[in-house]
Amino acid sequence: MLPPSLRKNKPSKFDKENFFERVFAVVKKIPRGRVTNYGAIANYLGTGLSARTVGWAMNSSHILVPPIPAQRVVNRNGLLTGKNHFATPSLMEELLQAEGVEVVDDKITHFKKLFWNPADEPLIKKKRSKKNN
DNA sequence: CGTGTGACCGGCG
DNA sequence: ACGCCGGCCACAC
Repeated sequence: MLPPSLRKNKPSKFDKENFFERVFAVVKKIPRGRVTNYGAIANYLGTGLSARTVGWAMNSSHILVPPIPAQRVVNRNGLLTGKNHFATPSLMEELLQAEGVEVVDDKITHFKKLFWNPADEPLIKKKRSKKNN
């Protein structure tokens, strides 16, 4: 649940669909050891080019309990652009390394191979939940 | 209500 | 490959 400070979003095409929660939901679905980028999430949510808004949503994700795997969301170059928003600048990289994601110079190696597109995931059918992931 | 800013992206020189 | 610019959406002044 979002704290009151984040629920006061003004009416918009995002608010009515709970854009924040949708972003968080997608991030939560990113498999361990895989990564995606802001644009892919934005596109998946149908917001097109509003990747920046996804990043803005992530900026508020640190208050969530339990926290979402925000370390698996990087920019289009596989660069850990959000590292400075974690508790410590090195935390994001450490979390990724712990998942087996190699990070060199704030950049994910083999980014293309590890890239996970939410659109690849078959839309939630609820029936096949047993086999998910 | 105009402006500036941002964990962005794509195109172009 | 690098850097600049415009566009996108939401928020804070």
